[in-house]
Amino acid sequence: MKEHKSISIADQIFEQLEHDILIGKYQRGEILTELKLCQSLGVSRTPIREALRRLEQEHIIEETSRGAVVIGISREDLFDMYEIRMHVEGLAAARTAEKISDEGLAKMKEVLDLQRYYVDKTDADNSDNSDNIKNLDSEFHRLLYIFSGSKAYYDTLLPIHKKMIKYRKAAVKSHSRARQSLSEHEGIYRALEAHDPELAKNLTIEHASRARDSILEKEI
Amino acid sequence: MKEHKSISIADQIFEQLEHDILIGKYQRGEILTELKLCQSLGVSRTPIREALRRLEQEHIIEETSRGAVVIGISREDLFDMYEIRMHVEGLAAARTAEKISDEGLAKMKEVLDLQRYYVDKTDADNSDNSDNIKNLDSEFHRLLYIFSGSKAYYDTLLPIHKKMIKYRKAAVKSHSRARQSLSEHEGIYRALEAHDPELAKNLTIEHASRARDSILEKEI
DNA sequence: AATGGTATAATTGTATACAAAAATACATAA
DNA sequence: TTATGTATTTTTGTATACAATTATACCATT
Repeated sequence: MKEHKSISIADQIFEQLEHDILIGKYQRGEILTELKLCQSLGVSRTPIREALRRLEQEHIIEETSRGAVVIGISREDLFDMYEIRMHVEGLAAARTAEKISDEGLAKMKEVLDLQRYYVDKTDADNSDNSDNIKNLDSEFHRLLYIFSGSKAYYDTLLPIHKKMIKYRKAAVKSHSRARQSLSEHEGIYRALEAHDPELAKNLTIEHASRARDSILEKEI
Repeated sequence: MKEHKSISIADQIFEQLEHDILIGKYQRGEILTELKLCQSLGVSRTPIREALRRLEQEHIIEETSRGAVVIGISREDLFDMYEIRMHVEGLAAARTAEKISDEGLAKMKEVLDLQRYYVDKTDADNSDNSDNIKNLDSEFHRLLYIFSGSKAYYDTLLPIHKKMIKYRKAAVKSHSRARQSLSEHEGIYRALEAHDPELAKNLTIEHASRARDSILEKEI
């Protein structure tokens, strides 16, 4: 049975605003005032403010005397984040290959199987499963970071990965990239399963590099 | 004349709590309740809560039903953070060497001159300037990140550097390390001044590596 | 002694009231 | 027309009241 910790309004608002900013629903320069958010979201200022403080801490908004200005993630940010990922994620994957437990492997496999399911489904009936695929992609990477057993790697890589969502979403719309991304994930998984740090590292770096190329050639 | 944006109570509380947690005044596992913080700091819950939400976002506290549990930074975290820094900070330094302006160089020089002043002072009269030296060290690195012109590098490196404060403080207590650290900074500065990315990168990596060794051999 | 239940206390979550600061609009004078 | 001063509005900052949840203490029962 799964523990069900009730999620506070403040947390929900945070998640929603973070998501909406990172996918570009609120555009760079747009001003969010507490009052407007209260009205549009139907809650009091307290949870709104707490969410805004967290978003500010993540540097995706910035407080001014006229309200919170949306910063968001630029193409240049994206480029730099990939550069960082290409150097750090490989190290994390190597750690994970050393440390991951059978339970951890099982969880990752489950995610991969689902991802495989949706990719094959798109191949078969040409349906759009890109949102599911993107979420499973996120989950795969989150687990990769978690099972490194290192808070520092997790805290460094997860925010970067999260901030790329808009661009990853666009990349996965191209089904050929979605298919290739999955097969790269499967390769990384096999390296983790074999507890081969060097291989996991190299495949992960390659994966990041290809993801970058596929995203940067898009216009977005 | 310096612009003086009045700092809110919430911000002050955040800075203070963050500092106190990171230097270990509040120890791992300790529970901070809003009411106690209100009483000891003499303010209402609102600014306390906003500070706590930000600390939670940084993963240095964790909310539970009994209050906010202090997480802090362990020796293992420190090790991993150095590993990450050694791979990322060099890239940032190379960027900075490419991009830094004369004004930027002047600011960094000013910090270095002050650091030199305090180090020489300690040499001369054996006074304890370690706190000043540590702060100037922080400022040097902050400027290095800023002048990379990259939000991604700044957002990745600054939190890591900040979280090391307790350990860096201890390292700088050893005056021989303080002196060496300064001379390494001066070397990096010259590479920036010469706009030599490769050299800046290599010296920065070396600097991080030596800082790590000097910290890891301490007991703390 | 261990278990379970109930009342109490402690703690956070949310809404709201009020204060302060800043931005805006507007009228007036040069 | 431009500048300036003032009133108004907008917006955030802080404190507090109240609700809901969770933890604790204590007693009763076995």
